[in-house]
Amino acid sequence: MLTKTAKQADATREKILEAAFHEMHRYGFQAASLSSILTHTGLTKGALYHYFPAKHDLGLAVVDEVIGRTYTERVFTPLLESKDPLKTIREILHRKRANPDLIELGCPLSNLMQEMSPLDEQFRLRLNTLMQRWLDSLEDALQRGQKQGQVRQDVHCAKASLFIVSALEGCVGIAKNMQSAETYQQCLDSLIEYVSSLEN
Amino acid sequence: MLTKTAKQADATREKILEAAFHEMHRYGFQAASLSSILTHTGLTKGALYHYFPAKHDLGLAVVDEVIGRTYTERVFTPLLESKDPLKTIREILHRKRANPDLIELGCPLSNLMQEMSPLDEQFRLRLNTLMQRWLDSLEDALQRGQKQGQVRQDVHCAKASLFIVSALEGCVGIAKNMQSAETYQQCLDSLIEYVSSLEN
DNA sequence: ACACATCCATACCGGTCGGTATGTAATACA
DNA sequence: TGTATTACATACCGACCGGTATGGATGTGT
Repeated sequence: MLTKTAKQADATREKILEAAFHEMHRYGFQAASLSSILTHTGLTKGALYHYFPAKHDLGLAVVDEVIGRTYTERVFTPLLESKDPLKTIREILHRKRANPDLIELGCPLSNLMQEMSPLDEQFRLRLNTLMQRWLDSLEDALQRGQKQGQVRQDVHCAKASLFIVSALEGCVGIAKNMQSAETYQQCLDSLIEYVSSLEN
Repeated sequence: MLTKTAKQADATREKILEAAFHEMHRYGFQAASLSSILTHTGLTKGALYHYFPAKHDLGLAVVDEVIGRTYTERVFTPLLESKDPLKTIREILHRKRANPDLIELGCPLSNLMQEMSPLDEQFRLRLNTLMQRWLDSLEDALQRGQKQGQVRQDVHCAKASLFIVSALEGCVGIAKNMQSAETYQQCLDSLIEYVSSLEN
């Protein structure tokens, strides 16, 4: 049974995860400081190592729980459940265009992929799972769009999905370096045009 | 006058830069260990701090000299001097396709951009300069292609350049995470198709 | 009420980090 | 040929890192 205390403990764990996410988002996993994370939570190492056996596990938990959950809510589920897939894809892109908050620190998923994939196979596999779910849900949406006649029949849905995600990650990365919302939006516009070129 | 000794000293500096580049390429700048760099060169801290006042300066020098020089040779100059710009763009992309060596560690420029841009303004500016030179040389090539009638007149060259570089960086990044040469090549094929769509 | 597990704080440890101070050959210069 | 400078090597430092051992407060199950 979930007592009030159990909820409290769960909240502590979430607080650590959230702070760790922000620290990792800004500094990356390797440079993320446990002390800094704990300072931001008001907790101490006793709490941290009660919930996570090592920094490595904390990092993986951030990937699975914080990042994974967000993507599931905002991307995977909308794509998979959409009745109008092409519209949903456009909506996601337009929402990104209107919310250029990723420009400062970049995409958390992409950042971790770039940093950790060559260094740690466990990280790479977890991140890759998320990436694969992203690609799959996009491909699924495009294929359903094809069956509905919205998407051109000659479109290679898996290949197109891969290109869309790649271009999107590239947009965010470049805009982050340039610190330019205009660049970000201009780049996204090109991507939106590409998506439109898939339309029937 | 450049004596034999001066050349020797210059070689030492280059050796440090080269080792630092490889260390940074794999681990990023923050996690790059000076001790590790020096071990690979056979030198000691005395040598390092004789040529570079701090790790930070070493990092900037790697950006300017190692990475910048490589891009100038392999990308900027070919693009700017090409008589057949569209062909040169395709050649660069096909060369990347045929040489999937970036899959393991990713693009050095992009990696550093993702890591350092939010953390250090000096890094960001230097990296941004390289990125801007890349975009400019691509735009210049596309514009010359337009004047020659190879590229469609309605193409917005700056915007297209931005999209090409973004998609390219995205391709490398995703392929690195997936550790898949096929993914890399499939993604590049989509980009090559996009470039072809700019053709008249 | 008593034993026990949960939850978290405190204090501490070895190791690695970037950086510095000093010494010393070799070379350039006069 | 004497002197100053260059080009490194060696030894060492404080700071911060991730991780551990211990203890106490608070609940939980009986």
